[in-house]
Amino acid sequence: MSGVCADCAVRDVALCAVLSDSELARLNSIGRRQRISKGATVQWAGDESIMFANIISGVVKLSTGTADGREQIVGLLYPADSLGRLFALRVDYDATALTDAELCTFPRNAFERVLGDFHHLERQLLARTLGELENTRRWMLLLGRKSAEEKVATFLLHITERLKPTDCPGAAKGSHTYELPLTRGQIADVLGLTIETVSRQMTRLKTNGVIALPDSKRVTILQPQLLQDLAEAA
Amino acid sequence: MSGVCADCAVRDVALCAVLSDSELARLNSIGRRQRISKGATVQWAGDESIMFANIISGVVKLSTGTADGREQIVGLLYPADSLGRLFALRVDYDATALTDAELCTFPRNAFERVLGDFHHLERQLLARTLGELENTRRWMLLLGRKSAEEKVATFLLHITERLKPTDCPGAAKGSHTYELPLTRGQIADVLGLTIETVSRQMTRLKTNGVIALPDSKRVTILQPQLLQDLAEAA
DNA sequence: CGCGCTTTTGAGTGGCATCAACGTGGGTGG
DNA sequence: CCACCCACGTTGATGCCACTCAAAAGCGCG
Repeated sequence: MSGVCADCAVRDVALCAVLSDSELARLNSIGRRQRISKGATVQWAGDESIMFANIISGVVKLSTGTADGREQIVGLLYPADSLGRLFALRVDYDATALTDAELCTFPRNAFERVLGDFHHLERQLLARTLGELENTRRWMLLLGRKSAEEKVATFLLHITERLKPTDCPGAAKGSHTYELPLTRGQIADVLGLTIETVSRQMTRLKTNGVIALPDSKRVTILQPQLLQDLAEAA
Repeated sequence: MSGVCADCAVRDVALCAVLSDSELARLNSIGRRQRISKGATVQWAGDESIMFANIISGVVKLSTGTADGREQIVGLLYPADSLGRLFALRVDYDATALTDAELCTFPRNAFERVLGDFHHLERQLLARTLGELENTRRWMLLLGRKSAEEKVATFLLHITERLKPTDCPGAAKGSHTYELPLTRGQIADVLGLTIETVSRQMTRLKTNGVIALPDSKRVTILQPQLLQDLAEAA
């Protein structure tokens, strides 16, 4: 097996985990690495769906909005997650890099052909898609029924969970400080709130000693249990 | 091919549409029809995931809630839609019949085995799941960013669309009257609103001549275009 | 140092929730 | 057959949470 997959950071956690080395070689032959810089848009809603990709590093947002400019982030993609709309002619949502990112991209048609040949890969994708659907539905409870405080607490727990394994070099173990890949405005777009409300809730959590904010991008979870309680009760 | 599938109302629109008659016979052999009466819960969140089903008739809600009793409906399932959590040990959401309903149920394990044998069925399921994910994400924009008026207008358009093909005997063509399978409270749980707000918005739409309400369960769309506008702009 | 962008903080408003009362229709039992 | 009940829906009064508007403070950068 040649170069590209050999040193892949997500070889064992992404979709590809179910592939043998020889199978991986086949996939490798149609894929290529792509670097995306922070803020760059990978695809626009309505674009022709020609690409499928796995995220190697970085965080990507999926977003949509109303005609008058309100925006809603409908998904956050982390390393080992997949990006792209299979089996459809057009892409449904904007995809934008929140950090510098690295993608492993494939032409959609070619990837779908590989799926047909590697049944276990297709099954893995189905299982992950079902999981993603479940996560998305859980987020609906947050959007529809939770208060601003609960939303922010839930978000902090979520991002803590997702950033722990791969993206957080400083956090050896027991440390709880993270660098947020989202601005306050983007957090607001995830939670269905405004910038100001997010900011107020964050400072409130700081004031109450639940978290600390070394600077505006970094968060330290001081009382995980309390944060957990705030995320679920009024 | 024996009885059960022969007279199935959704034979050509559900998952099974991609199966030949002989393949269908195989699926038939592990499935059985089940009647569910209105209000009955098919599965509880946390239950062991042992069942997969296609909906033949009726409407089923998928819901979740907070510890203190707030509820959010995270999905509405119509005829030809599928129900159940494959590839997982436990079910994620409550599933409750909103109307009398008819299901075509399979043991989960057996169904997963059939999926393995009928590759095109698995692909069809994957494609449908991706579509469902897309629809769910679109609903997030509604929950996070739309006003009460936009929410109600969007819901009325949605239900109109979904009820048109199969479930609406009275609506020959050009008629725009539908029977809502949801109470005001359930609509509120879909939209992340309260009963009172839903009621007020409905009477407001009636007052403005956009819809008519022959009785509290029936809705007539008088001005579809206007409703469309209300659904998307402030 | 000054410029732009993000974040914070403050004051005021408004949309939706909450609380409460009343109306309505369908089912049940006397 | 009617009185009753109960779940559902409507309508009104009030309050609060989050939005809006506004301004100042922090931060990176040329």
